[in-house]
Amino acid sequence: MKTRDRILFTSLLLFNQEGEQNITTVDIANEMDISPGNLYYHFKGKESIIETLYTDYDKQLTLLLNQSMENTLSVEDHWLFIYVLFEEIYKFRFFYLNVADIMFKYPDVERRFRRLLLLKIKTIEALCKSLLERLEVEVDEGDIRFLAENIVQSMMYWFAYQQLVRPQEKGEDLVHLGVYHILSLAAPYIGINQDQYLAIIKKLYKKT
Amino acid sequence: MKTRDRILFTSLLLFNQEGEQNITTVDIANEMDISPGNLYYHFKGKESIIETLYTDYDKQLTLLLNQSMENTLSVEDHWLFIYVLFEEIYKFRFFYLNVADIMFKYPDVERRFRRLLLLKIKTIEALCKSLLERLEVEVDEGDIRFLAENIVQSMMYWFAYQQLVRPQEKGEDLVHLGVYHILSLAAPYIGINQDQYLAIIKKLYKKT
DNA sequence: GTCTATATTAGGATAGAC
DNA sequence: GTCTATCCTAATATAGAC
Repeated sequence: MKTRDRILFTSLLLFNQEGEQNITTVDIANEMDISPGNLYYHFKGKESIIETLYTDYDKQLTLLLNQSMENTLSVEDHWLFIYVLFEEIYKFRFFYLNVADIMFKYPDVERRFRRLLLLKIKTIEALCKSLLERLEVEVDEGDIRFLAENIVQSMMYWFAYQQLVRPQEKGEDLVHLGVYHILSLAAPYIGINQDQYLAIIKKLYKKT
Repeated sequence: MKTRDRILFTSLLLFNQEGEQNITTVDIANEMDISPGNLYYHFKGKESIIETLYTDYDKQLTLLLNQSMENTLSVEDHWLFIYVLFEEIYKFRFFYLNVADIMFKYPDVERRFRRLLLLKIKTIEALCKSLLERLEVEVDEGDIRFLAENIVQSMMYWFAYQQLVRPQEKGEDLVHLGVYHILSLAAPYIGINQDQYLAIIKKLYKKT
């Protein structure tokens, strides 16, 4: 692994663990056993590292969102899509642990993050619609829009909130819990008795 | 107004406007047209200001939460309570715009914030239960717990999220939108439609 | 590419005069 | 209580040797 890539890898790791504002360029260099000077040979500075990481994230997520729009999904695939989306967010969770601060410090990231957020809302809205159609449930347009934005908002702050109320819980489990949470949000619209796996998910939610 | 109180007032104003991490002790002093040295005469430092502000917030919110537990509320008062709760959070919104960072930097605030969060969940759960009883709707215990935690989570990040998707929107309106959002979360359980909760909102406007 | 050494700056904080 | 002047520290960043 080239030094440049190791810097990105280590930065992401530390940012996710400790929060972006608590990690300095020196911390990153120390963790990798290289000199700060070396780090500055590869990147102009911390801002440049953050922007490179964001570009990776944006690219991956945009691809994922657009894919889901193009294909017709089975009922199960809707669930899978949410799962993959959560995992992607988890990988880059440091952006979500202090959104306001990151947006303030890196205006270029802010611009692109906003754009991605609108795409997310649009995609989730389409997803909800297609799911309800498949299940042959009639729901008002306004309710769908509300549900979609509610899902996006919940996803956005999921890890920040869980870190506060369940600090001991490990990442994998938080992703699972997150998916259950989203399905529970949709449950009252779908009608709980209609689908058996929703009942299973609900049981799992109570269990945890 | 005494200097000490002006410091608290100005700090809260600036923190809410710009975010806690973007405001220095010198910024606060400049805004008030006093010297930084003077500020340090009244407070040991920034941490001490934050903790005093948090104490105010904690006291007011705890009082509010406990009041609602003691009294039997009318259906309308349930919504009024949510409204007042939102307003209180709005007043001290800077704690919520970068929760993770504040908790990291001020461990004493973290401890108390966690305690308050649990009390909030407990109270909202009781509130949901009492509302559903009054409306004579039968809902599963697990669903109530889910709804309550969902409401608390939505409230918690409401202003952070709105700042991102609707940056131009003004405070007053965001509070109203927030209450509307919570009503919508409860709607599928309560079994009311949009027209009905719009009517509730209208009544609330008049009352406040 | 990588190191060591050092410069720069900003934020937090104190001492002592008034 | 308030001011001016100053210090300390941590984080960012650069220069120049190897």
